[in-house]
Amino acid sequence: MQRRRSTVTLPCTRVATWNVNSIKARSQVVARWLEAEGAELLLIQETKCSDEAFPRAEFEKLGYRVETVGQKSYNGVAILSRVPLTVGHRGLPDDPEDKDARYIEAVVELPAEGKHSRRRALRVVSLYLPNGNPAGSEAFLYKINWMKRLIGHARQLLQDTEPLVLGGDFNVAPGDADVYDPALFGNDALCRPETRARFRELLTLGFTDAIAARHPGPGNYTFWDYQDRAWPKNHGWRIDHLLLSHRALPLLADCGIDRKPRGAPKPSDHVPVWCDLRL
DNA sequence: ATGTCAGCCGGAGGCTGA
Repeated sequence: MQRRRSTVTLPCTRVATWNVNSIKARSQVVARWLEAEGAELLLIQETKCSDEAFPRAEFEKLGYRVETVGQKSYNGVAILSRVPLTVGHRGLPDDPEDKDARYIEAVVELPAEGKHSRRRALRVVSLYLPNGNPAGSEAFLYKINWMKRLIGHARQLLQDTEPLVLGGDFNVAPGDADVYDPALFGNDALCRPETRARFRELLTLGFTDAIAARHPGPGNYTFWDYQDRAWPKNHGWRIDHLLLSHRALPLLADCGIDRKPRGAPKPSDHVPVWCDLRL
């Protein structure tokens, strides 16, 4: 569906990102959310299943194309799209030895509107950045190295002419306002200075954190642990992000975080983050 | 830290990752 703002004639395309914590356990929840909200593009993380096992038919019958980079049990990313898409890299391109399913990118081509319409292409990335806990471990080194690799590849992608959206579970709380108790989690891999410095380095290449730019302030959480009654206590984290390239930022009409699914039956521990692009 | 959840193997429930 194409949305039109009441005061502007340009149509909007909705792009959302959601860590679903197992697509097999969550397919009904995700399908109902798509029916209700009608995003053109959904960037999914933690599918936790192989490509063969992805419940693609449930989404194809809603009109979505389904592209996946999966593995058994862990990780796994996907892109659902109501418009045709061409998949680019599956996995960050610099290290074929890295078997973690954490990265997929694609270019979508929206149908032209009217005979003089400009080309309406958009590049999107669905990424699941390593958690990296505990700080100082091998897992933490892997996380920091993965961020360096992402920065290197993002620099290349910015050479292209298409507007670009990097979406996903970054496992990065960019600032103290993005954690319910920053003092308690100062040494957490999601908050460590090395982690935040790499995230800022990524932004410095030419990206804008959509939620931070449009809705600044504390409490814009996207994740609440299943444990310790985190949701009713609002003990949340803002770690799921939509980063807009300098060519995508001027297209931004609005963005937000949909907390409703966290309070609904069979929730993921993360909620969708969305943006509307005038595209 | 933990009032949890999901996948694994294997055929219950303990282990892992988050």
